[in-house]
Amino acid sequence: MRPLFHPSIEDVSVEAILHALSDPTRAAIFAEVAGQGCVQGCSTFARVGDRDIPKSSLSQHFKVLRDAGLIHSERQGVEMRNTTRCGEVDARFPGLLAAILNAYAGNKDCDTPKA
Amino acid sequence: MRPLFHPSIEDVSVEAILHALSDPTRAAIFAEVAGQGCVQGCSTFARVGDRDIPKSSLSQHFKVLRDAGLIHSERQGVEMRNTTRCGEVDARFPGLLAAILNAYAGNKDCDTPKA
DNA sequence: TCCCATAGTTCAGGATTTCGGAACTGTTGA
DNA sequence: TCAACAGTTCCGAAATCCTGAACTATGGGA
Repeated sequence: MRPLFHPSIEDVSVEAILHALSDPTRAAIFAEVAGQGCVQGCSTFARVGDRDIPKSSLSQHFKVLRDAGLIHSERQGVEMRNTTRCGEVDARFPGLLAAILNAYAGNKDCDTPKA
Repeated sequence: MRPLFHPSIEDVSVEAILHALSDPTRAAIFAEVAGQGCVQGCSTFARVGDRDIPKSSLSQHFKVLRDAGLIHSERQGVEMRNTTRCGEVDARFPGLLAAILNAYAGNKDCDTPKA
């Protein structure tokens, strides 16, 4: 198991972010992480929306979000702690995440530390 | 050649928009249409950025943008007139397009009629 | 009216990406 | 040391993307 990769914020691209969030499942996961501020693990998401997602797919979805620079994952004992990188991303692309989350949900907001 | 399909604004989804704009080529095309207010035809875009795009691909890209509800295409004699649907989309998903175009370009703006 | 040139669409195939079950790694607790 | 659980990786099947070739639509001569 190779160590989890997190891109530096300068390497984060708009297209990767849009691609990551263009999948409703991933958008739901991200919205959940953004809403909670922090979400534990893949098994939390065995069911997203009305579908059961196998954990291999879930793992891939988390990887896409991670590679896009949207979340940070770190091992917390036996499970994974996921936090958003909204602060960094918002500094680089102001208003982008808020607009997307808002468009998806109508009212969910990104927990930008400075907002 | 079946008539061009344009979804009604209520059927436009966030994921389709994000997917359409998650491709840099399509984003460039859309930014161009949004910037000009109106763009003529596929051959205008034989070259996007640093790549030559075959016109079949271009046609597909325009179709994706059209199906996502981002542009309106209508035949103008022998060629195609493309206009953005920024106004409608912005009314439905406030700030979304502006944030995305801004993130891509840093300064390009969407020509929302009411803005 | 017929033919050609141009703009764009559709089709078909190969290349690429995504999905998900099975096997694996890593950690905790007994 | 072993069992249980969280999550990752592998790999084959399914879906999607790319693009050259063939096709359709329109306009302008002759």
